[in-house]
Amino acid sequence: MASDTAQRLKPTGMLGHLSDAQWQTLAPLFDRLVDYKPGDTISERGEALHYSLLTVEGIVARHVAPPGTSRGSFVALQVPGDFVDLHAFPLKRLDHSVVALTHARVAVIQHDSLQKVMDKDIELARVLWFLTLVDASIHRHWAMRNSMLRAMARVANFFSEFDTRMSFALGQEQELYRLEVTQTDLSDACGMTPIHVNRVLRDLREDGCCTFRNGDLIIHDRSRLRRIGQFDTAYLYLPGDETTF
Amino acid sequence: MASDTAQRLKPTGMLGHLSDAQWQTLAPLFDRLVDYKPGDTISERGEALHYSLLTVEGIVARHVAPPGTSRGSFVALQVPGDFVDLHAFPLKRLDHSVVALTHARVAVIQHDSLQKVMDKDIELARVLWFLTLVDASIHRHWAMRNSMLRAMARVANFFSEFDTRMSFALGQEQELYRLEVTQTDLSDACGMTPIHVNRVLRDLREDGCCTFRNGDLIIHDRSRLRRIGQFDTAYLYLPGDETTF
DNA sequence: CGGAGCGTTGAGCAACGTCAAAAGACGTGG
DNA sequence: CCACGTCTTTTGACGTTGCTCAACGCTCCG
Repeated sequence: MASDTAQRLKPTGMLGHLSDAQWQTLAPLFDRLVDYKPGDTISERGEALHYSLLTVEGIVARHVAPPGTSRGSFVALQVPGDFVDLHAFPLKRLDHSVVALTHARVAVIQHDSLQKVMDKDIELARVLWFLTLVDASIHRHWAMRNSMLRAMARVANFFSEFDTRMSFALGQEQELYRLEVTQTDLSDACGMTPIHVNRVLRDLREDGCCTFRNGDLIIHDRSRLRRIGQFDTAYLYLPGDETTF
Repeated sequence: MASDTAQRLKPTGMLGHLSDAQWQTLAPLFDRLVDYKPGDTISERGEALHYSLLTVEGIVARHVAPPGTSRGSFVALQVPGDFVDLHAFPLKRLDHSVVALTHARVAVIQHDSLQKVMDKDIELARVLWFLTLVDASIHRHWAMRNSMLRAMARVANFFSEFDTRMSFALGQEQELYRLEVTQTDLSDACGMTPIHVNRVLRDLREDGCCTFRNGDLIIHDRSRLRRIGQFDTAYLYLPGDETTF
């Protein structure tokens, strides 16, 4: 099964930070693929994990809840080519839960496989470390976004990030993305109420820059969307984008 | 100078995640101490860095600004015993600036020193990786805080984090902390206007849980402060606190 | 003495949250 | 097939939070 899995994996998106040789080293170590349905919990806050996951298809989210409350806040999205839970390799226990937002397929790699390959290939270890720190950079951006931007800019910025990361993962910009989440999910990501998200979506639609409906995100005017969201890609550390700072 | 520097360094705070042996390995590699004044920029967004820093005294902050704007948002605080810019080791260029919020002393370690020691000591490398991921966990918490909590809870949560991390770095809980920042700095950390911060500070004072004045944070009622801020320490991954999840 | 930066307070307003209601989408069981 | 419940979206009315603008006092420092 391992070789079969390896053959089906493509080094898309952020995996572009690995050299071909590094990918050839890493890919065979994934020992299976697992599918999840929208809403499935992939790993629960506090669980001890002995494996990490690579997003192959679909969208996976990290979710943090304050102690008492039932509802929490999405703090990151992972698109195809992103590791999720690679944090779990050094941390062992995660402070957040991981859920599938859409139908999602992930590849599983055991921590002892990772351990072995990283002992031998220090450069690969460093790239993996790098990838977890890009996540940290994105977290910083989310903190900034939800602190500094008003509702409309917030949602526009969120959509711009999604557009940029997904188009990169898919190899080209799309006019339409499947983003099978509810408006309530969006509200948990952007730190606002579902009702207000609904109104902001209407405003964005009437502004003619994008439409979100039935889990479809349609980009009508990308540059306008980015301008409204004050969006800049530098913090994403996209492969081949070394000049952005 | 190196050995002199090493002798003056103590493995306080989060450095408790290193074993004694690991600290003995790492400490001699810091080649100098540098002092900063409040407001000094320690490293600028986009600079290529060939060294990383360890906070020895004072408080250092990470700052993110959206593309067009002049004012930005603080996205993290580092207290004594925290690495700052260790992210720069894998990332090379940082998406954010680092500034001294107070008088601060940092120890400098060259990336090639780090590289060499990590090549030899894979366990140490992993602890350093771990420490950067604790930063990521804290970023997630900041994103959650500024998304889910109302103004008073936000500030209370912020103060609770500061109290917890500083008391850990200092070895015991204090009644008074020096936090030589302006209300405007607080507003940049909590995603609100300085005016509103001012009012919230008054409310917290009148509530009898804490006083912030002239850069002094006085904790009157720690448990009340934490309750108002819905604060829980798990996300900080404090050494010796493995049971929290 | 004058200016600059910070803290404090008030008045008014815009943004956003809360509550409530209703309609559409969807699956389930009868 | 229909009836029903549940979830989501949408809209309206209303209340509150938090922002804007403005003024003034304070302290520090030249």
